Amino acid sequence: MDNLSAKGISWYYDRLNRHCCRLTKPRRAILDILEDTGEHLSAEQIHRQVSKISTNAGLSTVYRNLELLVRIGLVWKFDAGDKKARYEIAKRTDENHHHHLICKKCNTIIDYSASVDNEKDFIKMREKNLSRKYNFKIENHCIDFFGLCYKCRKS
Amino acid sequence: MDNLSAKGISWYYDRLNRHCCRLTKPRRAILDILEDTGEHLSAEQIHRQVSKISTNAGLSTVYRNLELLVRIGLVWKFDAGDKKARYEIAKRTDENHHHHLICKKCNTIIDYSASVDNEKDFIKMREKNLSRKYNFKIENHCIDFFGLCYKCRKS
DNA sequence: CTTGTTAATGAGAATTATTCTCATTAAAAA
DNA sequence: TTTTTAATGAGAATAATTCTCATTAACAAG
Ligand SMILES: [Mn+2]
Ligand SMILES: [Mn+2]
Ligand SMILES: [Zn+2]
Ligand SMILES: [Zn+2]
Repeated sequence: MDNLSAKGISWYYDRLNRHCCRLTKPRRAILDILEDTGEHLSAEQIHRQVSKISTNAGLSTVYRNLELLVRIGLVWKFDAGDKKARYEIAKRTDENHHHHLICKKCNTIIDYSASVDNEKDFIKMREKNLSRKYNFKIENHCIDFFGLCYKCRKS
Repeated sequence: MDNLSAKGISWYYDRLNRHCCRLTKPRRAILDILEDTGEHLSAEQIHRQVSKISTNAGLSTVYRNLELLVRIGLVWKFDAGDKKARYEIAKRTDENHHHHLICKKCNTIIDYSASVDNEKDFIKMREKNLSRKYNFKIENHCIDFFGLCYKCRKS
């Protein structure tokens, strides 16, 4: 098993390659971390993790790469209400496409699948209609529900 | 026409009062500005405007009040991708409830009504189901579509 | 209308997430 | 292996937001 076939790295590699970007050590570390954890990490959390598995990468490098990875579609960036950006791996298929329930109190983020209740279909239809009505090219969307998770409801 | 009945100030006043907050000059100026403009303003834009109509209010006061007004539900805060928060007036009725199309290039924000395509009903149903499934108390949501406005599609 | 209480203000310092700079390093094409 | 140049990392710079604290003004009570 060569280096590149592990962990779907070749997939990353192809995508990076297509954008004329090199598969560098910190870049790969970031992708590995986001792939492994299912979490929604901040840049700083990612930086801390990277420093463990790779020789220490600069925080600026982490930011620079996250920006790149978001741009080429390997990573998804979003905002959970507190003021630091969160990042999570973007999966190949849109099987994994999902939205979020975000607890205002403890900042827990729950992924929920958009395949239930025909949410996916509804959104697609909505995008088509909005697109036409406003002559607006929709590229992606952000659907979050804010409130209190079950733990925080009590306290 | 007394001072308080103008511009629905009494509505603000009641809400503030219920939360034991005073209707101060800068507080009122912020509400007036957000009411008048239909726009989605940043704290700094609001601060600039306030300084025109009221005697100059401190930027910190603007931030402090925006936070309060969001908390008690008179103002709606959201994030348009660039990294400064945007604020808009929250209307009484949920007639005015709406979502956004946000241009990634020029940051134009288009309000669209959620009453078309039964979006409102769909969301309500979705909230109910998610709420039950995850034992999560949903308080509000944020639905944004990102892409390119018609002006930016060309260039 | 005064007065007293205390929430609110405003100037600026402090904090914090993110971006920028630039000399150095290392992917990967040749 | 050599060469080219994208990428790195340390730290400085920036920018949005929050904090501090002495001063002011909203408004309830008299
Ligand atoms: Mn997620
Ligand atoms: Mn709006
Ligand atoms: Zn919670
Ligand atoms: Zn645009």
